[in-house]
Amino acid sequence: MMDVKGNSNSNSSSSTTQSDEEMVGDLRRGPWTVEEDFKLINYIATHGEGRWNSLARCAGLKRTGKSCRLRWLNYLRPDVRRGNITLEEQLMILELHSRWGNRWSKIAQHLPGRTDNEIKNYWRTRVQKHAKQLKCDVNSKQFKDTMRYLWMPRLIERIQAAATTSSTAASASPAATVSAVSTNHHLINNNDVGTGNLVIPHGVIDDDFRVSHVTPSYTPENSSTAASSDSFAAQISPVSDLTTDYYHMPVNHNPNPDYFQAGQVGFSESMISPAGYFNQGLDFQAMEHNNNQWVVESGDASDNLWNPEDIWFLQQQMNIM
DNA sequence: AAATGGGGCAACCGCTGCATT
DNA sequence: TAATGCAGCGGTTGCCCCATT
Repeated sequence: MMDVKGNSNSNSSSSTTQSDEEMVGDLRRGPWTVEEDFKLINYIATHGEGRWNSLARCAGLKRTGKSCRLRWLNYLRPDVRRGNITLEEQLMILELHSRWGNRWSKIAQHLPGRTDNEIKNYWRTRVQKHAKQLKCDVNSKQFKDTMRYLWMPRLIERIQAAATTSSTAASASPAATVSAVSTNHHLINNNDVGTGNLVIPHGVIDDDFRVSHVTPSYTPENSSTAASSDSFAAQISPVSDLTTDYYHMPVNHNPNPDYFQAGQVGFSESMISPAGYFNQGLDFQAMEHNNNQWVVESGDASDNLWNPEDIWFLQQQMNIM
């Protein structure tokens, strides 16, 4: 069994040194051995999961029920999806986290095969890292706005680019794909994840994953209004056909008042102007000094959230203040 | 080549809510 | 109704690997 980092069963290395693993009373703790994994898998294959405490006893595992449950759900379960978080999944996580906060299990329910632990780790290691680089709190409004107006459109563009290059045979634009899926009323299903289809729009989705809110389009009228978050949003991502499509979707049809709180009112009422935004939140001098770091430290390609275009834009915002 | 620091991931801990008795 | 046990969730920790010095 290989983990994400390519280790041969991340914990099995300890299986040869079982004698020095930690024992608390009659219970074992720490990394699972291959034998333990087999015991758990075999037992669940025969008897099913659930009733974890008795399962642990009956399976002959010197583990707590909680430990067995965790091992099964996060690692051994056959439908656990391993490997890098895809762009679509990143977008999904950002979107859902903006709605629900640290409700990892709830978010995980909409990412088939991904565990809450994995999503939580992703958030802590990737997203929080970028917040740290921006010198702002991950829960701050500035960072949330940055995610919504810069990071997510960027992800959409990259998904679009990937889809365009990989699906020329289908001759369907990503926007068309999204549109088709959206009208299907269920944007997310197992088949969509990881297929390259864009399954999440730049908007807020309701519990049935309908498109329930989109950012209004950028117009000359609102462009002159410094306090317009919409104009900011549109400027951020000026080259995105996909986002343009979303922005032109007319109105919010979601009857759920909570939705408006989170996705619309919150931004339009409290969004500060781009100038104020940058004044208050982001240390762009620090960013400028670390331009190379932004790219280099971001790791693999799927983690490069900021490119020179973005940074150029952000610096322009600084200049017009 | 060795030391060191950071990143990433798996696992544990503590708390909460629910079901059962 | 209170007590108890269990499942699940989110936060945190510890360890391993890798890149850098």
